[in-house]
Amino acid sequence: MRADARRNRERLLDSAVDLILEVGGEPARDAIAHRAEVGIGTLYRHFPDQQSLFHAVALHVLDRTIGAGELALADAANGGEALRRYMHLAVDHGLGVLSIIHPLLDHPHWPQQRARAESLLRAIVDLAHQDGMMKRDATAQDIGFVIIRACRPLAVGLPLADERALAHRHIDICLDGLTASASQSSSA
Amino acid sequence: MRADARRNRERLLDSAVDLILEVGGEPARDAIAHRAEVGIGTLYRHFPDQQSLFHAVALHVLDRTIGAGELALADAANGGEALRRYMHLAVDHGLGVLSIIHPLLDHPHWPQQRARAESLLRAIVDLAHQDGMMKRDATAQDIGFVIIRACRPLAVGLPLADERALAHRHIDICLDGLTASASQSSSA
DNA sequence: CTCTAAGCGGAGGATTATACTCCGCTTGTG
DNA sequence: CACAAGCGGAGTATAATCCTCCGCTTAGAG
Repeated sequence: MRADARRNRERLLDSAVDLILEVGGEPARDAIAHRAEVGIGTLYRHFPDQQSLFHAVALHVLDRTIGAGELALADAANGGEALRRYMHLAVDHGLGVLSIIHPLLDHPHWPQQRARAESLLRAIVDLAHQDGMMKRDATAQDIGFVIIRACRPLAVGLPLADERALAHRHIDICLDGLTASASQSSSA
Repeated sequence: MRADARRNRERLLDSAVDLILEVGGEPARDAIAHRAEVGIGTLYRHFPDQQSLFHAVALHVLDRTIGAGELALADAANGGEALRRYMHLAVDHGLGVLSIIHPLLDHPHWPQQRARAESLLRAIVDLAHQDGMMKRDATAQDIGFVIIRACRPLAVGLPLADERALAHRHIDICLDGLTASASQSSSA
C-alpha cells in the first residue's frame, strides 16, 4: 500500500469518528471526505460501502480504547483511579461512536473484540469495588451508559472544544456520584 | 376553535416533543403527523411553517417546566429536595427539546419566558446552596447542562421507557455527584 | 531520470428523503 | 339540517445524499 493511500485512510477514519460524535448520528459520506480533505472518490475506493467504513471505524476506536484501558489498569494506583482514567480516555478516543454504528456491524471478529472490551471494563469495575471506591449498586453497565451519554453532543451549538470539556466535567460529576463515599441516592 | 381541532393541535405538540427527544434532532414533519395520527394537511393547517410549530413546542414545554419548578420550589422541604424534584420534572416534561430547537426561535415573548425559567432555576440552586446541599463550585449552568444531557437519546436502540428510566438514573447519579457531602472532585 | 501502476479528485446522473399544496370528503355545532 | 370549519393524504416540487466513472497526478521501483 502506497504511503499516501495509508495516510488518507487514517484521515478518513479520524474524520469519520469526529463527525459521528459531532452530529450524533451517521454523517453524510461527502462530509466525511470533505473533513478529511480528500475527494469522495478516495473515500469510496478505501471503503466501498457503509459496512466496510463503519466496521473500520469501530475497530479503530475499540482498539484504541482497549489499549488505553489496559494501560490505565496496569498503571493506576487503585481501582478508583483506574476507572477514572479509563472513562476519560474512552471519551477522548471516541468510544461513543459505537453506540451509533453498532447496529450496522456484523463482521466476524467484532464480537470477540467487543467481549474483550467488556471484560476489561468489568475488571476495572471489580477492582474499584474491591478497593471500596464505588457504591455497591453501581455496575459496569452503569459505567458504560455514562460513557455513552458523555459522548453524545449537547446540540447546543457549542464549539467542539467546549463540548469535549463539558463531557469530561460530566464524567467527573458522575464519578463523584458513583463513588462509595457519596451519601444519599434517593429517587424522586 | 372547534373541539377536534384543539385536540389535534395538542396531539401534534406532544408528538413533536416526543419525536424531537427520540431522534435528538429535528424530525421529519410527516413523522410528527403520523405519530399524532393525523394527516399531514392537518399539521400544516395548524403550523404553516417550521417556525410556528417549533415556537409552539418551545412554549408548551417551557410553560410546563416553569409550572413544575414553581411547585417544586413551593412544596419541597429544602433546597436539595426542590432541586431534585425540578430536575426530574424537567426531564419528564421534555425540557431537552429546547436545546435542539432554540436556534430556530425568534418569537417576541420568547426571551421573556426564557428569562423567567432561568431565574427560577437560579432561585432553586441558590436555595440548595443555602441549605448546604450542593458543592460550592456547582452552578445553575451545571444543572442546566446536566438536564440537557439527560434528555438526549442514547442512540442505543432502547425502548422509550428504558431510555427515560436511564435518564432519571443519571439525574440521580449527577445529583449525588453535585451534592455537598460527596468528597473528592478530582480531574484526570 | 523515466515509466507506470496505484492513487487521486470531483463532476454529474441516479436515488431517496423531505417539504408542502390542493381539493374532495367528513364532522362538529348553531 | 345546513354549512363552515376541519380533515386526510395523493402527488408534485425540492433538496439531500449516494455512488460511478474517467482523465489527471504522483509515489516509488528500476
